[in-house]
Amino acid sequence: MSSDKTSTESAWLLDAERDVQKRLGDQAFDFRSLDAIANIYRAAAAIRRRAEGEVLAPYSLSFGAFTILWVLWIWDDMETSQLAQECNLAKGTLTGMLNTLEKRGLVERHRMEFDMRRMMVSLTADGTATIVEVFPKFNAFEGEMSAGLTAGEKEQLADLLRRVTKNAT
Amino acid sequence: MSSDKTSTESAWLLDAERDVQKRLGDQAFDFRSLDAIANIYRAAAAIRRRAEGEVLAPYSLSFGAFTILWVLWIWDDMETSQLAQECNLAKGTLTGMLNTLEKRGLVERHRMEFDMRRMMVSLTADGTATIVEVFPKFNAFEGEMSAGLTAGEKEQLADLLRRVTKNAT
DNA sequence: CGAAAGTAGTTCGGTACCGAACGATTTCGT
DNA sequence: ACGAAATCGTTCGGTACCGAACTACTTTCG
Repeated sequence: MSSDKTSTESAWLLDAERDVQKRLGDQAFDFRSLDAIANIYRAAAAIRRRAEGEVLAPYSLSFGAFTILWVLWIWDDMETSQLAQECNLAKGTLTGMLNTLEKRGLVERHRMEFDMRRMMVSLTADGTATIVEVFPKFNAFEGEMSAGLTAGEKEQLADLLRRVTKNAT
Repeated sequence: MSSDKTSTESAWLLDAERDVQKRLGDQAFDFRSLDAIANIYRAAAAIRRRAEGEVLAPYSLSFGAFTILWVLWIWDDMETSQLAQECNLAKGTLTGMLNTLEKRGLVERHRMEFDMRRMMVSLTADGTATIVEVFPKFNAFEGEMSAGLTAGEKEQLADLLRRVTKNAT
């Protein structure tokens, strides 16, 4: 199926597979899964670094901070716990990041009257202006990162990743 | 092609797409790329958390530390700079992690005689024993994370991700 | 040969991120 | 109705991670 890689790539892969098998002796080992899962992390790290360095740095936004703004922009406002989940962050982490975003005047927090434990987070006007300006650049960047993939391949990639994420959650 | 998702998933996706487009007004926006790229990060974060919590925690290894041991195991020994690249780490980060691994007696560093700037890193006997014990569990975990994907889909996933990574590097 | 440029690794300052323990608030069980 | 259990956000201690400045060594070339 997808074995039409460049010769160097497939050679490297076979080498690696053979090397690993050598270390493992006769123990069974699932190379397909390793290759799939390991590459997720590789791609994520590379994308994150590039995004922070090229797209987000001019706005002094970390990848996580950008995600927070983005989610709030789409959903108008959101409770902290839900926001943490949506942004893939531990709630303790989110507290700190919201503090810095709040200090910078990009988001605001309001306790909910009918339940004083809960906190509603929303964008300020500045926050909205920021994400409106940054998002198109970020989206263009996402296009660059997936350049060379057809629309169908992008859908397939997203679909496969969603299934993996479901397994992992 | 891969539009055979569950009704809830595709509904959510369409919702999100419509919402985003609403914010953007008439500005162009590349939803396919966003969906593909965003899911990479989601999957990576979920996998990393699960791996650290379930597989690595008993051995007090972080995801990065595990990767270092793994790479050294496969390649016998390696220079610091090469190792950093292979593990997706900044070289400054690697220094710190090697310090802790060295303190724990899992790796050792040796300057190279013919070039005293360079440093060769390798596993100790303890380090080898550790990775030999941990890797099969980790590999099984990778199998769980990619459960439900056929061998062909795993290859396809790895292939698509490699192409993205190439764009990002 | 010897100064300048290059290269490998470390140090340093700062943020991100996690998980566990905590305090405040609401809900539930009887 | 009121103490116990659940829930929400914050705090806290610790690691991971980055990029930029720095140190030590090597190579280059005038």
